Amino acid sequence: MAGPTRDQKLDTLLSAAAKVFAERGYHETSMRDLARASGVSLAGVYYYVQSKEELLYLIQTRNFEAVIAGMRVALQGVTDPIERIGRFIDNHLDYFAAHMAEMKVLSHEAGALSGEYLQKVNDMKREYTRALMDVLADVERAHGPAHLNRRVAAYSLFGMMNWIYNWYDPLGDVGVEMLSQNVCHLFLGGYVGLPVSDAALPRSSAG
Amino acid sequence: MAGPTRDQKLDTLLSAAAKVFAERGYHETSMRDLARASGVSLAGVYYYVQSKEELLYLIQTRNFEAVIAGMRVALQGVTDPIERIGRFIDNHLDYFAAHMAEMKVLSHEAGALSGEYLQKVNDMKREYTRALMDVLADVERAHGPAHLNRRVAAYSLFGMMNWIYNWYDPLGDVGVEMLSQNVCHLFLGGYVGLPVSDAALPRSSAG
DNA sequence: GTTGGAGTTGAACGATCGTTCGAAAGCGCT
DNA sequence: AGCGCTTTCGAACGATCGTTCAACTCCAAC
Repeated sequence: MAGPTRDQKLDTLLSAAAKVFAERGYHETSMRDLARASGVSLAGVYYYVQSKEELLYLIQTRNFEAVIAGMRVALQGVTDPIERIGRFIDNHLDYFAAHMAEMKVLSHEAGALSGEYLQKVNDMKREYTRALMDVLADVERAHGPAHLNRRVAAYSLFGMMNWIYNWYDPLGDVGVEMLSQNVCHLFLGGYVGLPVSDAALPRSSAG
Repeated sequence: MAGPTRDQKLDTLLSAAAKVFAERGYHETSMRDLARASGVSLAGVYYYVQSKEELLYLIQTRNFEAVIAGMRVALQGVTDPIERIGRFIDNHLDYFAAHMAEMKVLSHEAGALSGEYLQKVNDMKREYTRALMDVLADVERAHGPAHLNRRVAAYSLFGMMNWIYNWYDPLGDVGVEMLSQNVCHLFLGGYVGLPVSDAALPRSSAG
């Protein structure tokens, strides 16, 4: 019957903050808005967090870590490069659709951090980008060199996937599976230059 | 030997504002920052503009209007649906690369407007999106129904194109022509499902 | 040389911002 | 009841925000 622990209260705070940041934007949102939305007093927020910027930092890193960890698991043991890409896309979009507010904050408020906070998030970004570029290199090894610049292809894919906070409604008539399938088709069809059979797409084995 | 006209000074102001907004973000930028960057006093800014929000609005609409106008010209008289898409992409990326600051402000500060300002920009967005969707419908009429949701395809393309302010350097080793070619290949290869010959791409006739 | 409008400014307005701090409240323990 | 530690809060801090305004300069028109 114990009340919520300190970490649980911090999670609640971060979740409420992500929602408000996603709706109103980081800089438009005042700590007073945030206190109101999370049900604690203005000063109470500072018991759990050192600053407004740390709040944003925690939202970004915690969710980015989850995306990267999920990606590692999703790629583990998968050798076919095409399916590796499918899994990469699938993991990214699944997490995105399930945590729209947090991922919008991660995608859209990238420039709001500074100093050490910014550096750490940028490190994760570099790591994640590198992972995708490596998979793309695998694809080229297996299917011959693409007629596309690898960097442009990688960032185009990130663009497709990270832009969805601008238009996608997880509760609308386009389900997450369909979204992921479509992005896979779109990217793979364009990158490897040949139609991709449905059987090669990850959804068939991802339950 | 006449000095700059009122409109020219407004243009200079808007240009300076776009640069600062792109670098620091709209809400992080104070009117004092802006005055400093544009070389007039704080109060002087208000002689040309009614409010900070109008400043943002003017940047967004003027450039969006230019993109849409350019698109109309680029598509005029072109009947082949594949080439129409190529022209659409080409026009978008050309303008984007040539006006990175302004287009970053347009893409990234979409939610910073409100009221009538927001409504007018959203109207333009709807119009532009509709134009792309129409071209996609043309493609499907000519090449058979795509195995992709048209809305997902359209927004994925916008994602690819509008995301470039996060990574693309027009002065880097990837030229605008290469960028445009790559995005064309990536999208068309994935959308119509067959490799696109270079001859069908717009660059060959766009000088 | 005077008028009048366009352009520009320094100084100030009230509002709101992120953050701090001392005090009070809750609570397990003796 | 009384202690010590965590948690919460009202009130206030200085700073900065967008905006306003009266006053000033400049220059063409008369």
